Amino acid sequence: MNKAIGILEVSIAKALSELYSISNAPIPIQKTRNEFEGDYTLTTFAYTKETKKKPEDLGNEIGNYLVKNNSNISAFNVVKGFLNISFNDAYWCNYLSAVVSEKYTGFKKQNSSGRTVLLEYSSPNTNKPLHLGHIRNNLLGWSVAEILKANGHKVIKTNIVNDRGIHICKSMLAWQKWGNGETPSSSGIKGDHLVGKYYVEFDKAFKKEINELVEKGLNKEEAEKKAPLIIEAQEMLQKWEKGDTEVKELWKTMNSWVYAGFDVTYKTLGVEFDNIYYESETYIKGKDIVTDGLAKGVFVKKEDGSVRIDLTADGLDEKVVLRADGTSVYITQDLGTAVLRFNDFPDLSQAIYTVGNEQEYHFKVLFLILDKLGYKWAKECYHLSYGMVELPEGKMKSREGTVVDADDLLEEMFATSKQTTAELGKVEGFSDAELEELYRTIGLGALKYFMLKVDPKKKMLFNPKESIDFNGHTGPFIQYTHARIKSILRKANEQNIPVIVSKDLNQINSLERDLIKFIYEFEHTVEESGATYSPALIANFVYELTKTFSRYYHDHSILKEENETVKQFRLALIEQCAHIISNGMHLLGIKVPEKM
RNA sequence: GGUCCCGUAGCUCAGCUGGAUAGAGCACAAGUUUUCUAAACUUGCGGUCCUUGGUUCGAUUCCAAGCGGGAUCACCA
Repeated sequence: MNKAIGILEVSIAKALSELYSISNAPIPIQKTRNEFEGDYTLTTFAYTKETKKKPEDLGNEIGNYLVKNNSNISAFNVVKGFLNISFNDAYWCNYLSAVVSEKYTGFKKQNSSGRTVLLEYSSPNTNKPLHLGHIRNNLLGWSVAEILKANGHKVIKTNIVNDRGIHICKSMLAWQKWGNGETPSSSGIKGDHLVGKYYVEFDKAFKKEINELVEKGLNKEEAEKKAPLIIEAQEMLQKWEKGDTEVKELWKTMNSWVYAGFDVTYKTLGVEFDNIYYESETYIKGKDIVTDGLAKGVFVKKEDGSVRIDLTADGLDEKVVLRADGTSVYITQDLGTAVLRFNDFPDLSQAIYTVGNEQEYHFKVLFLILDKLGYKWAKECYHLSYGMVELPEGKMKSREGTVVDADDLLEEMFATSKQTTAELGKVEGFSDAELEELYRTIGLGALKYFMLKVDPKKKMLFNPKESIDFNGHTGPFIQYTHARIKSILRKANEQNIPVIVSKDLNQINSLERDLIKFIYEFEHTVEESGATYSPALIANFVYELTKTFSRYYHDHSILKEENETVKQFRLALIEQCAHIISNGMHLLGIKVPEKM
């Protein structure tokens, strides 16, 4: 809740009541647009009917009332039906003065909301390395988790590793057939990439078989079911579910390669998990639930042996929850995982699934089935759905090799940041280790900001031919601005200049006023981004603040200001700006350097 | 075909529960540095907010239809 708006609402309500005997009318307040004088604007059109007055007259009358009756309000102006209201400088200075020593302005106290939220993100398959789509998922999940924490919730970051299923068997089978015992250490290939290589090889051979069958006269659908390779993979899956030692051993070995690879990528990306679930463990629970559901009559067993649920009455379709051969499908595992989680964390207020929007139907079905099974918490499950990352030629297809590999992209970002930094030549006095860290910070800053500034719900475009920018509306620009502020603060500290807002200060300029308002509004943006699960709101807010600061920096000197009171105030102001930038970027998982 | 999402400047994106002359960045053109870091700042160029209706004092925003693009409706995950 924005306090200034609250104050205004109360005063305006009184004005309406005293001047026109209007009560309970809506009070539409918005921020005053930049080109007009004022902080907040009331639109007065809505009151013309009841009062039979012109909007301009209403504006003037209400404005006069406010200035007379509210000591925080110093001025107003009226443009047509818009009453632009200004709070006085003292109001804004008092605000800054109140938060001057705070480091986490706008954040709620840790765990103060009493809510515990489990947030799942990443959710990789162990048959291929991570790509750009996973990067969006990881960054989004991490960021939303941090935003929810800043809103006072307790957050459990979790990962569900899809480590079993037919797709894993494909990689395993291909390796068995054509691998010649190749391992990450023998080949020097990162484990997840090595396994991914065999997944691609399976697919190539599989497609070849399909084509051969089609030439022999089968239609494509039949061919896809009858190709020897897929039948072999299915047999392997059955063996796996029966606990065949040889298959399990191979599975364990190959998965361990993948995990070692993922760990490297996660570490580079800077994401972590509080706990990790494996579907190889949760699918059994899923099968139990299907058995229970059968007994309860929620599910039905068909003649062919498959278990299904009819959701047509809910506008959905019939859904298989267990295959005819008794093996589990995707949703079986998800049922098991969900129940396990709420068993493991009985005080969960909410479970959030960070998964792409192509699975919206799946989650609709999943949550509905959980509800029908009688789990009260089913309505607390939320699908944090985000748009796909697309290339200029369309969707990325891992089987067609058109994916942007996560590791490659990260390396590219680091190389670019190194090159750019070298060209600008401002890193005198940095040690090699500091330089290395700076390159990573800036490269990651560019990538993360690029991905998080876009509304998560929308699909986003990535053009590999155009490298991610380091100028303009970008992470590095924000990082750079932070470094500039820190540089001034270091110098002020060396000169022992106090950082305080004096009561003697009687005037601030309009950019200073704007900056204080940014600090003031950060809290609201944190709440809003938490309520809408949108890091983009934070990203765009921080950019606007940074841009305003840059103009201020350009137009007004801080350390050369002659008036000591003003200088100290300015230091206090920019220190808070640095905090907001730093904290805002933290919510995006982006570090900000002290120097760059 | 059913359901859902999207359509804003040449490109990538903002635009909060309906409000003023629709904003940024990139690209393009021009300018700013003996002054706290030029990864910056300033100016210019650039728009049928997909189309047509409707609701409203007021619609990029809400509703309907149409056009265009995408996702999904698997015993894949």
